[in-house]
Amino acid sequence: MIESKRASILQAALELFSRFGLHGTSLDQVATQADVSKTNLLYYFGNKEELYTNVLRQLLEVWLQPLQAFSVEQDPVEAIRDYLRVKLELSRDHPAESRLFCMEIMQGAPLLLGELQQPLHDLVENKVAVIQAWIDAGKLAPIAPHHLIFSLWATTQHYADFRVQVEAVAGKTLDDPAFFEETLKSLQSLILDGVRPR
Amino acid sequence: MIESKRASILQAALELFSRFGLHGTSLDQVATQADVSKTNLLYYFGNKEELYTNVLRQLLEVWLQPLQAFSVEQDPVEAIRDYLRVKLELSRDHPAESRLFCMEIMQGAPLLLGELQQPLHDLVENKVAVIQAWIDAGKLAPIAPHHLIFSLWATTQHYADFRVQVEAVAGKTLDDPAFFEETLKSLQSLILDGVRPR
DNA sequence: TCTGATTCAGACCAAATGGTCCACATCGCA
DNA sequence: TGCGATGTGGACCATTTGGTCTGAATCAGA
Repeated sequence: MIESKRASILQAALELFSRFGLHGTSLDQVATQADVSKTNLLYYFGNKEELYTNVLRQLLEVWLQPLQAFSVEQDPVEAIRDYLRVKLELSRDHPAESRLFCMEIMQGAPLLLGELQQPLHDLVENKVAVIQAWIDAGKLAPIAPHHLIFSLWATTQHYADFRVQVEAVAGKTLDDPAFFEETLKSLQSLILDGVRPR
Repeated sequence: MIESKRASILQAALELFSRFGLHGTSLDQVATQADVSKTNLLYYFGNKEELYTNVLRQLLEVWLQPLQAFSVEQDPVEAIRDYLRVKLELSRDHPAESRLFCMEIMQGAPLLLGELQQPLHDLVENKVAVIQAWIDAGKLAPIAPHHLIFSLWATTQHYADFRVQVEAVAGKTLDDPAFFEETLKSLQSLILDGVRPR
């Protein structure tokens, strides 16, 4: 019961923060959406910033998970294919997380940078090494590993963060199963083979 | 004189809005940064929202320009190469615009969608046709044009919007000329030829 | 120089909002 | 049953902040 209350507050906060930002969301709104009183909210989370950082921390767990999967033993083509699918599923199923993460990073990650920088750097360095090993083994075209990772992130998260633009332009969102598959195939084909005709 | 004052207010507003969002920025801050009094600011822009929309409108002009360049007569490989360079230069030279645009879209573009939707849709449809013509002519691998456009946007803007993450991971930003060139080459190679070895 | 419009600043106001206080309920347990 | 710890909410407070009001400087033209 108490855990579900904390959880519902966090969920409400995630939704609202990701849409209107930290300063664009009032505790009253969060409390209302979570169906608790503001006082009660402040009982669980001492102040607004604490609520916000809790939302962020919970988000991070989900967020950096998929990249862990990369390992040298895998076939890189398969690994990239899978990674794109998983990230695109995240964009479809957890758009609020994606938006809030984007917002936080864009604002300089004032509350996140401290605890994000080191583990993120380490994780990425690790995966950069994996990608480099694939390249050295001739299993992947020579490309700067960092930029491949950035491109994987950017292209998939775009469909969550720029959802309204995607919808305005393409008329569809990832919630449409056909559009999801079309998007996935397109990204896989683009990242793996590019657009230059062979 | 008066125009320069308006301009300096808009510039200050752009910087602050893009970092802290609409609600995270006070008129006092904008006035201070622009070196005018708050009253004076409100003399030029009737209220906060009007200031914000003016910033957005000014931004849009810069933002959708590059895509105009695409035309059937061009060689697609060159067109894509050039487009990536221009967009990456925008990310380097106008990161505030990039961030604010991103923020506005993420929040559902409440103030922009109305006047953005139609022209954006038309522009993109136009360019989708160009890309499709390239494909039909065998000058480009078959790919869903929308997704190519999204990928071009996403990958280049990533370096502006996720600048602190890029810096945390790669240790450099686009301001470093060598890193800029490395990034550009990587994106060009990725989009054009993919990562699967030939 | 006079005059009216434009440009600017300081004081002020009202609403929103983060956060506190206190009083009351509820529940596990001696 | 009694009692402290855990929850819960209504009233309230202090600060921030968007915006107004009043009045003064400045400037252009007669």
